[in-house]
Amino acid sequence: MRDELGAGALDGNGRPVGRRPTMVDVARAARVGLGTVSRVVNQDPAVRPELVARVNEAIAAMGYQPDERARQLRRGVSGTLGAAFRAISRVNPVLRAVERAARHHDLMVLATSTDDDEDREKEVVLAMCRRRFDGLILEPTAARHDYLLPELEAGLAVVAVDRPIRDVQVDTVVCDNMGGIEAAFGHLSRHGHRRIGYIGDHERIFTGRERATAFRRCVAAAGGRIDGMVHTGDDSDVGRIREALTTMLLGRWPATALITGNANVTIQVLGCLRTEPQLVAIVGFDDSEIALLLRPDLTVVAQDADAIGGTAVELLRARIADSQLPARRVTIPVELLARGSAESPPPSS
Amino acid sequence: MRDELGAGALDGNGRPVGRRPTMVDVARAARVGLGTVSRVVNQDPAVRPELVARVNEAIAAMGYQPDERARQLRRGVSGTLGAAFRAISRVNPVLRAVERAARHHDLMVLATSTDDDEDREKEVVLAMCRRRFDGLILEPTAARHDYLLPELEAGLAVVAVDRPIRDVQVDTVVCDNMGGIEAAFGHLSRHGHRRIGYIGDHERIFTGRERATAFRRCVAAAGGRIDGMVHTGDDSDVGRIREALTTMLLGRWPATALITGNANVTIQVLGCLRTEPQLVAIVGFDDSEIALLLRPDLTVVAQDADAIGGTAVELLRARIADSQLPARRVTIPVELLARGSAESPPPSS
DNA sequence: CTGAAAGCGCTAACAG
DNA sequence: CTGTTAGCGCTTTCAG
Repeated sequence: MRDELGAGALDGNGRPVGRRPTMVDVARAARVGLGTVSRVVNQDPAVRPELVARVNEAIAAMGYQPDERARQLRRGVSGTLGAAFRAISRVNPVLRAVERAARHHDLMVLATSTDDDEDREKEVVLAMCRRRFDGLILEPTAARHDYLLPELEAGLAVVAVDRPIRDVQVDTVVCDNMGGIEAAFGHLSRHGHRRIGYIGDHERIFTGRERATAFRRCVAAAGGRIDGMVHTGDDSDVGRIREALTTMLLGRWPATALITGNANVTIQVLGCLRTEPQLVAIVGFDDSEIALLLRPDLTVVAQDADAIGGTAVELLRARIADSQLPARRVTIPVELLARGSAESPPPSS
Repeated sequence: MRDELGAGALDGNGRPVGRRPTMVDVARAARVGLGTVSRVVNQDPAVRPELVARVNEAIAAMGYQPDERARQLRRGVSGTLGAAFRAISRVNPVLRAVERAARHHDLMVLATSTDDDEDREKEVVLAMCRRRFDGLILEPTAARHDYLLPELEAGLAVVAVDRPIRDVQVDTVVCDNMGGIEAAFGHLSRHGHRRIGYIGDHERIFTGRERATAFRRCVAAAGGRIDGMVHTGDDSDVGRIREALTTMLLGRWPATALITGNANVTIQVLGCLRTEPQLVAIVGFDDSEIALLLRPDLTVVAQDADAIGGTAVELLRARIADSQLPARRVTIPVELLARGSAESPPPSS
């Protein structure tokens, strides 16, 4: 009888029915020892070519795929990075860059959304920890990250992107928010604007706060030469943005130029303004497809997503290699792309 | 000496230094057996409350997180779904819906991009198989999917979304491409258009082919009453789209209305047309944020992404529960949203 | 109700 | 060069 060794029912290829083939099944089918199969799977050159062929044939015939969990359990590393972002499945060039960079190093990136929710962030991050991912790329939402402490101590590599983590020391890569606002402000100023409005995201969010603060600083630095007005809040609340626009453009204080604090705000603003596209000069923070859809094209402060994502992966790799490294913080420069929406002088000048 | 049992160096909380705490460490710290810790972790009610408390204290003190890989290895299921889409980190309401639906069932979704590349698709799908995910949501790219066969036989649940898989029987959920084109065509026809152009994606891609075919069928069904012109190809090749537009709008055959075959094409077309926005009536396939940015608002054929994603997860759950189920194919209806860009009669009528 | 022990599928160290 | 064996960290019998 065939299954005298307790292998159970086998089909024509020696493949067990009703259960996934294991390395033992492959070994039996190829008439070699378990260790030999393992060596073949792991490309160990010290196996006789003839046996390599026999094993590979058996593997192909059975459609064997090694169980990565068991392998990881034994080897200690997972070769997997987790990406926990506010929202995957929205335009996210940083995540895109992370995937590409990781691929060059044969690291698998598995991504999930935090929905900008503290509890969910903790949930998904810990789920990734329980799966023993080697490193995490995190766009942090939560205010508190002490739940990461034991994981970091156990050797987990973490890099925060876009926003820093305040209460725990981890590697960080952010874009130059201040520099971007300064560039936008200077650009508008050089084109003759003296009343500039800023509409941005919530100031409880890091980037929203940074950019609003930078804007106020610019106004202050202009020493009365330029007037500024700031409006921050939910970047998907159209009503609030429409209101802000009305105040800034139609009130007693008509701004001649506008800086929009992120891609969402920009979209909302352009949506509100679409009946009067030329009413005001605009610089948008963040580049996007829609920037080239309007007339004139939108002048933007563009982040270098490739650099952000690439740096994040590099920081992670360095830390996986040596968990004792001091935490680094990298700021990626932004670039102002003048395209037409902010290069005309104000009407009255 | 403390480490007479070979536990190695321990810190104040009984936490091992330089290595992650295991269940054995927790058991030792809580002065209970290994099995008891496991039962507590798995909420087994048959543990004395006093011990439960002691174990949970130890767990909290050490920051213990169970190793999900070992647990899965033993239990046989992973509670994890894989999502392999053309491009996560682009707007992808289906993936968004998948994440939400899965969350309601305590399933973790881990996502990755295939970049619309056959080899990469196979690579990431098999990587997920080796991690023994319970099910896969796949937006298929590859023409051949026979590499899935052994996995399906081994009990892997797979659902194809957006495009079907041709050579392997799996559950499928697609939107009503034909119905959408018919709706758009009928809409334009009812508004008096007699020369309608269609610009779409490559016809080697399923949706591109379906929609182009449906358009041709509509033209044929109109029995000479309506003229149609079709142009398909790379949906991110601006040059090609500009050329198609020129031919259709400025040639000897000036179309009065246009159907754009997907969101990308729509964006490109609108970009080309932004100097002459009102030149032609437009219905776009796929809704998006930019639809509300132009003047007038864009009339679209909208997919029901929530239904698509939700159905995908349900099909997967059903199949995970019973791998013998016959393969099902679900078509989700689309909806035409008339917003203004396609409701004016042609100039000459 | 609790502890001990077997084993999930694999790798690596060890004999041969 | 190859086969055997001891775990990786956990769940789940099975005795007590």
